[in-house]
Amino acid sequence: MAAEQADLWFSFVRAHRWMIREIERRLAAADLPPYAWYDALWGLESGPGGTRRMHELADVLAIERYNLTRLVDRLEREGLVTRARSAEDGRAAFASITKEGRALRRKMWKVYETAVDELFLSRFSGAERDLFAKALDHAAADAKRSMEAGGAS
Amino acid sequence: MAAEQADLWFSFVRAHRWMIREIERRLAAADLPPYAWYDALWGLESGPGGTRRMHELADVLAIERYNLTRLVDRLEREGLVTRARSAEDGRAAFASITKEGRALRRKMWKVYETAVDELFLSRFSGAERDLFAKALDHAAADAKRSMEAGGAS
DNA sequence: GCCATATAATTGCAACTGCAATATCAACCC
DNA sequence: GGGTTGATATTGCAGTTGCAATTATATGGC
Repeated sequence: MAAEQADLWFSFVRAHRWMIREIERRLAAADLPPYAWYDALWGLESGPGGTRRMHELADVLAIERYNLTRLVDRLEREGLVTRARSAEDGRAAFASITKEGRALRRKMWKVYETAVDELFLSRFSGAERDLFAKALDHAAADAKRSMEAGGAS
Repeated sequence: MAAEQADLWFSFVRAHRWMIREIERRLAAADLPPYAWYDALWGLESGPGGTRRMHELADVLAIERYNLTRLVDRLEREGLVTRARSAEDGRAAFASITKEGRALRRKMWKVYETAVDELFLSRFSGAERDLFAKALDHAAADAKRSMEAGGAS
C-alpha cells in the first residue's frame, strides 16, 4: 500500500482474508465446524494410520504447540480424535482420527473444496498454479528458516 | 492437501501463515507493536487528511467493525489516533492518525517492508507479480461478493 | 549413578476475536 | 410529524490465541 512495488503482497493478504472469511461463512452456514478443524483432521488422516505425534502435527499445520493441545482437546471432546501416550518416550503424545472424525472431514471437504475451486483456483491456469505454488513454497521455507534462526537468538 | 489439484491453495495458506508469523516476530523483536496496528495506521494515513470514517476503514482493512472499534481504542490509548464524531451525521465517527502515529508507522514500515521484500517479493519476477496480483484481486472480489450475497440470506 | 541441559506437552493468564445484542441517529413514507 | 425501517458504532460475553511458566521425561558429560 505504501509502495507501488509491494502491491502483490497486499493483494495476497487481502485475498487470504476474504477467502478465509467466506470459507468460514459457508462452513457455518452448513452447520459445520470452523476451518481449523478441517486442517487438524486432515493432518491426522494423512498420517500413517491416521495418527501423528503432537509436535509433528503442529509442524504440519504450522500452528503453535499450545494451540494444538487445545484444538485437540476440543476435537477429543467431540469424539473426532483420540489421544494416547507413548510407551517408549514418556514425553510423547499421539493423536488419532476416529471414524467420526473421518466422516466429518469428508463432509467439510465438500464445502471447502467447492469454495476454493470456485473462488480461487478457477483464477489460475495450470501453468500458473505450478509456478505460483513453487514461489509460495520457497517464500514459506524462507520465512520458516528466518523464524528459526531469529527465534533462537 | 487432499487433492493434487488444490496444492496451490495449500501453498498459499502455508506461505501466509509463515510470513505473518515471521513478520510478527521481527516487529516484536524490534519492540514494535503487532502487524494489525500497521495496517490500521496506514489505512488512516492513506485517507484524506489522515482521516477516515470507521466503517470505511473497516472496509479498507477487511476486518469487522466491532474489531475496528476496539483496535482504534487501543491506538487511541497510545496516542497514535484521535477520534471525533460528525456534526452532520450523528452516527458517524472518524478516526485520524496523529503525528506520533505517523512516526510509528514509518518505523514499522522499515521492518515490515524489509521482511516482505526479502522473503516474499524476491520470489517473483516483475511480470509474475502483476499476473499473480491480478488473479488474487479477482479471487478476493469473488469471495467478497459471495460473502455479501450469502451473508444477506 | 547424578547433575545440567534439552525436548515434549501442557496450563494460567492476559489479550484479542466473533457473535449477538444494544444505543444512537437518519431517512423514508403515509 | 410519528412510526417503521435501516445504517453506524459500540459493548457483553464466550471462545480462541499468544506468551511465559510448569510438569514430565530424555540425553549427554563426568
